[in-house]
Amino acid sequence: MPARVTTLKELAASLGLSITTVSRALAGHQQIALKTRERVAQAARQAGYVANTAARTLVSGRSGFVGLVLPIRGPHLVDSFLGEFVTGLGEGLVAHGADLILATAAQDQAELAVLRHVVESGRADGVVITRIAEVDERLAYLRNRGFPFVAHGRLLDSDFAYNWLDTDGAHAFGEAFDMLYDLGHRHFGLVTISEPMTFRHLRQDGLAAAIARRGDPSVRLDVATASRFDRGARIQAVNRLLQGPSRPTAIIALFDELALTVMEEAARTGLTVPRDLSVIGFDNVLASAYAPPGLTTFDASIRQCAREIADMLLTIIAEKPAEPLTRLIRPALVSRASHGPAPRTRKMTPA
Amino acid sequence: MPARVTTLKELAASLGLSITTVSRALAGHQQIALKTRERVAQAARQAGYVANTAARTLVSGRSGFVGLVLPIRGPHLVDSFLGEFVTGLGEGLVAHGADLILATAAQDQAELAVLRHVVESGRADGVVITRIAEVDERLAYLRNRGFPFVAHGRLLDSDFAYNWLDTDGAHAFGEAFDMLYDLGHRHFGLVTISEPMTFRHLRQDGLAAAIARRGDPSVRLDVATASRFDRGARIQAVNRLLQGPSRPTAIIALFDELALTVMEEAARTGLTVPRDLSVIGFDNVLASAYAPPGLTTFDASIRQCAREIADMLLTIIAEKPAEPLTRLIRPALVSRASHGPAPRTRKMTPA
DNA sequence: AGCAAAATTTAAAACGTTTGCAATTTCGAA
DNA sequence: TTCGAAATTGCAAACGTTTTAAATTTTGCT
Repeated sequence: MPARVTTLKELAASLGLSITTVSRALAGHQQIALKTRERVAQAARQAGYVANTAARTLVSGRSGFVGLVLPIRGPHLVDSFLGEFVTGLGEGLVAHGADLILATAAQDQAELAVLRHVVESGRADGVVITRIAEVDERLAYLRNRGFPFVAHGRLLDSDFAYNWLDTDGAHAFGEAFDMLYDLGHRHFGLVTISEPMTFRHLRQDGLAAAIARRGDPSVRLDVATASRFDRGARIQAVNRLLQGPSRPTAIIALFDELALTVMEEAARTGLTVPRDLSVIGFDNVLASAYAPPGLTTFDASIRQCAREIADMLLTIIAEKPAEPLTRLIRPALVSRASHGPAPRTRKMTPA
Repeated sequence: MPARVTTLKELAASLGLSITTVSRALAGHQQIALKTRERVAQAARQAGYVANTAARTLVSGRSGFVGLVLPIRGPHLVDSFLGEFVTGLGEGLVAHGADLILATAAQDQAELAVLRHVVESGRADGVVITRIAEVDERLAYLRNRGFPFVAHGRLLDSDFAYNWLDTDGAHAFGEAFDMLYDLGHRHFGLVTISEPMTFRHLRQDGLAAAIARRGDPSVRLDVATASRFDRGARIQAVNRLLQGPSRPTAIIALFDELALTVMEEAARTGLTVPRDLSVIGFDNVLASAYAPPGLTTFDASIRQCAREIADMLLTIIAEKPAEPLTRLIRPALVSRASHGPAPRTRKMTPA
């Protein structure tokens, strides 16, 4: 078994070369004789030498890490978003030899403070931020700081440009409306959340725009709002829609979790999906395939998006492009069995 | 807006103190006058000073990171394991100010090589390894290297002790058998995988032990095996169990994904769960709650386990306990609607 | 053989922090 | 006052690497 070589100094000594030469040889500099480069590479491989990250980072100013702040959420992690996102980032990063660092923000701790810490400590060369809020201090901070970042999601309007990748929720919601309209639906319901996330507005606006495009005054839209994290309130909101004197024939939910609640409540109150009610979600979470009769939804392909975000960020770090990079991904309709033609006769909700 | 203070040197200069004093003051050393400590803390806070991680790591030998190697899996990430695991680790780490680094192993790249790189580069003070294989070179490497680690899962037998946390799959499978036996089932099916993971043996052995404990010769167990990653083969294996001349009245699946396949295939071939067939899974993935009629399974509470793993690892790093830490978590039965009394009359499979 | 240019190697500084040891200041008692 | 001890602060080395600038060796020509 080979002697444990931990440092460049030891490796250099064992080769009878200077630290400088070994360092350069390993980095593949042309100025080092080919024969020497090979000899060094061979010795390093055999000794299992790996350069110390801290030392390299300290002198080069590059850590080779990309940061992601992980907000601790409630006890029920109901989707695979994080897993897919992280996997996608990993895939994107590994191609360039970069790694991911995940800094956790404790529940009471502002996410901004953790982000700041990651940036100021030099742990990462760039960061990814997700779940963009209407007024997002992270964006302002990173922008002021001039620190490389890519946002997953967008601001509604901003007086500055930045790098982002977003799924085109507006387009998806327009598509959902058009499809349902063509199936004869005229009375729509929208289940949405009260949290100030921008994706909510983007999707709602896309729906409103699609409605406006039709110019059909008989189209009606009822909106029910609840907190994202309060399951009880969500169920209540859904039932406000379902139990009114006149009930929508089609409900579009801001995301699958809400759509699944709609389907559960519909079933509980004796409605059959899609005969009595069409439901469309967004995200294509795993459960949407299993929840009967199968939820029609949009696939945002989180993993693929994350991979592209990683690519974008590495490009930004390496090349500092003058123009910001932006990318709008059109989500794909996943047509399952939760939507269908509008019912002919308006049935009242069963008592 | 305060001048940007990036280094200790600048902060010290602005305070008229030496670097040493400021460093010690920030570290809270008693030998520095309280008044000075307060003055320094105030200035640091106001300037937003954060110590450079690379420099600190280099000199102290501690990075404050815990590593996890992320194997890239197939295109379909069907569960929320990674997300929950990472969230749990984050929760456990944040309490001690540690962060997580995720190193991705490209598909063709051996996970061991990536692990080695993480360890040898000094990026992490300890690592977590998951999905323990029957013969696991990672364990041997870390052990030889004397590097702090915690395994999520166990070897079947080993000639050395190490730190691990595992869910007691053997107990769960015994419990599942006992419950089904008491419901009158005598003919069992087991759907398992061909991959050499230890958890497979632990669970199967638990089942075998429970069967042996009953000492009832009328108990019969059919086993179907398929690759974890080949959906077609999995479906075939399930159907071998379902379509035989005499079919089990209860099927236990190694994990939920297989159990869901059983339920799908049962429904497809006209069997009603749980009237004709009881099905029990393991993991309690999200979809198991939605897949009709609701899968009875065991909840391994990945998130909680991960949090404990983080705690264990930080303890190991800080205190280097002489005895290895081990922890066996008993998974909780999640009783849904996929199991019931054994059918009275043996129905043949419908043609 | 001798010399300039090219090729190859090296010494030393720098990155920003922690820390052993020494220097300085403060303070109470003689 | 003055002295010694205690309290407080500072110098300088060290961590392991990259990189600038300079030194050394080799090569090609005459």
